[in-house]
Amino acid sequence: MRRDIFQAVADPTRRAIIALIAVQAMTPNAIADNFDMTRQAVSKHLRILTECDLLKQEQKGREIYYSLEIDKMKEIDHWLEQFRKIWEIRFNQLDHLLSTIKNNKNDELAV
Amino acid sequence: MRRDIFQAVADPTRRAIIALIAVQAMTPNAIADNFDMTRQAVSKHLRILTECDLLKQEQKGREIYYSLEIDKMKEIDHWLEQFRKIWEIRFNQLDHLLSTIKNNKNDELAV
DNA sequence: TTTTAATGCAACTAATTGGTTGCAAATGTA
DNA sequence: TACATTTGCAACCAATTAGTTGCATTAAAA
Repeated sequence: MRRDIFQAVADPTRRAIIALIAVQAMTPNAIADNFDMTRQAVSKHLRILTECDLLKQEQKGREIYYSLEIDKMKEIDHWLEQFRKIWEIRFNQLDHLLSTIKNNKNDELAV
Repeated sequence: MRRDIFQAVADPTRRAIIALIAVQAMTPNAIADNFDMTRQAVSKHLRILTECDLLKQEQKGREIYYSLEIDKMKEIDHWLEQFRKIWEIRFNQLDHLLSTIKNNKNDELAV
């Protein structure tokens, strides 16, 4: 089964879980309280997130606290890096275009 | 059917298409040449990417050029923003911890 | 010790996904 | 006009996904 961070983050419930956990570690029951589905369904999402190292577990008696492995999120950020470069190039091109228009307002725009 | 940018980006073939298109606009046939699957399968991916506004089309005779809507990629970047704040907090905490250790090397660490 | 609570795991199911083949439409070319 | 090329769309299919119910295990509490 495919199990990478992009597939993990594709599901809206899992994104909500990530956002929830980011604030503080929580138990499966506490997490499930926030969703309109069974505890087992939420637990499956937790398993998927754990399997791709986005979540880590900490056993406390019979409770398990799940918390976010924030560093793993940086993988998405890293993937975006290549596009960030393109943003900048396009922005600079636009910037250059705008200043060209400004500097030549009297002749170029009059054409 | 669910069709958001996260689901679009979850598929590795679609991520490859995005990276390919980011450099220059291409036709479906040219894109399909880069993959070990039928043209129609690639076209389906193009449709999904187009439906969530990641790609735009430009008809040139009987050819269609697909190019990347780079701005749409910023939606992922925007979602990451909330976690970037957490990175910084954690980094600053670590930074503070390290300087505490450094400044109190002689007493605190001796305990 | 018995009972209750928290959790994970397995089996099942309906919907979705990602691929296929086949075909029709539209444009360019001989 | 006749033919080849580029493309999109529909029907089909196998695998995966996201949910369900039921049950076993373990730890805390009565």
